[in-house]
Amino acid sequence: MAREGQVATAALTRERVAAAALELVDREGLDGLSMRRLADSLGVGTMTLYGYFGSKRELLDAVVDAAVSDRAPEPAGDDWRSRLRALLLGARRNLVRHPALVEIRVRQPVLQPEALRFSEAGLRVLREAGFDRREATLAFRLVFSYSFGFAAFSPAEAVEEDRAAAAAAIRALPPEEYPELSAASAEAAEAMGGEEAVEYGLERILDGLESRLRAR
Amino acid sequence: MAREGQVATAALTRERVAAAALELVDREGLDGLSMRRLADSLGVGTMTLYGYFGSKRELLDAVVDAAVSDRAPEPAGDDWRSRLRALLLGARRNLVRHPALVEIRVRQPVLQPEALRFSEAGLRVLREAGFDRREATLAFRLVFSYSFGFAAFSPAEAVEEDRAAAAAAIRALPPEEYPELSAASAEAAEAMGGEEAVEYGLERILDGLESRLRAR
DNA sequence: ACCTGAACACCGTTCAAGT
DNA sequence: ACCTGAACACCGTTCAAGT
Repeated sequence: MAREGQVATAALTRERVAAAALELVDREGLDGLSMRRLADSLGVGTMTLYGYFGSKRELLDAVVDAAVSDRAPEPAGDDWRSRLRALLLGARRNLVRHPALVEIRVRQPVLQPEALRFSEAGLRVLREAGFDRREATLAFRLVFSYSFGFAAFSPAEAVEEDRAAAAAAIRALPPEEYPELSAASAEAAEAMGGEEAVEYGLERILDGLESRLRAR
Repeated sequence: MAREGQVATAALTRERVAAAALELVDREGLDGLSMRRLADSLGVGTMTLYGYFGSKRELLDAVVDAAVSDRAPEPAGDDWRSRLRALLLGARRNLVRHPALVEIRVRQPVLQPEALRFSEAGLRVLREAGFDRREATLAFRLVFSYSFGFAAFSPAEAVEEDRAAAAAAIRALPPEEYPELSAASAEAAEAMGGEEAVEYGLERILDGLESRLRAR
């Protein structure tokens, strides 16, 4: 029963706190999120947050949920390749928009219902494609690991500054010991975007899965 | 010119500090590594460490180097599939032995020469397999993202405790909304090991890459 | 009953004082 | 010149006191 007119201090809820935390994390990175700073940004005392979340870990779970739930609905109708592709590229867009998500998920496995919808959708597509339950699970772990791994580790992604550092590190290598990297670095000048690279790998994976289906 | 006989306080070096940090991190996780605790374990004052490393970040780079340099030499001779497989499974063994590595690499891109040997080796195999430089780079990003992503994110890996938590979370889902996950969870009772799962995915990726080569 | 300041046990790093 | 304790500006969370 929130009182209206109290604009400045609209009643807090778990959702409102999580949304503020997500915004903070998007703006300043995971390290920028502390219970103190979050409480400040909401105009409450630090310990007030513990009325909504038992611990920072629990808050981070809610941040993942908040980030995940603004996803577009999965497209239906097309063949399994298109649907799996759309699902994975949709997840990728989310990870790119909220870069702290991968960092949170490395530190703590996320098992919130909202986040598991992604697994459910992926498994369904693979089952409908013709994989049995066991192999669908294996195949899902493959595409999941790839998508999240690319977002988390793909070099020369992220900020311009990081890309420059990577290029400098490679230029500093002795070319006779690192011939391929040294040569590739020149090549990389023609800026290989993350999108092109992630889609190349995804198509190879889909090819590999498709040939498994044909072999049945 | 280290004095002999001073066993208890053998002269510190960057390598010795990094080795102690790796041991600490293996034993207690990345959160267990603080400059204070590391200094204590070495019997020196905290600030002494800053004589060897300019910052904790720099120390973590050295930890990655220390963990990476105990890798087995890459096998030569066989066909490209076997060599790439051996390289990736070798990297995986390293990531499993030192679970903090992925966490470090998510927080800070690693560009140490020792760590880049892995990229160099991977690119070489792909080039020899017949990919041009541009596509070899794309293919390497695929296998790299998958290997590291699997180590970092593959659910139900890690500790027994985590696996139990995952199983419980899935059992708690409403089966009518999550039919595939609910059914798969029963299946998962026949404990799907990380090794089997990682190799399944790797073979699909290798299949996908091989069919690209054949299409040329 | 709800909210929260003070306090505790930690951090990484700067700075200045010790030898 | 080298080493390092004290201090600063932070953490997450407990506990007890405020309303």
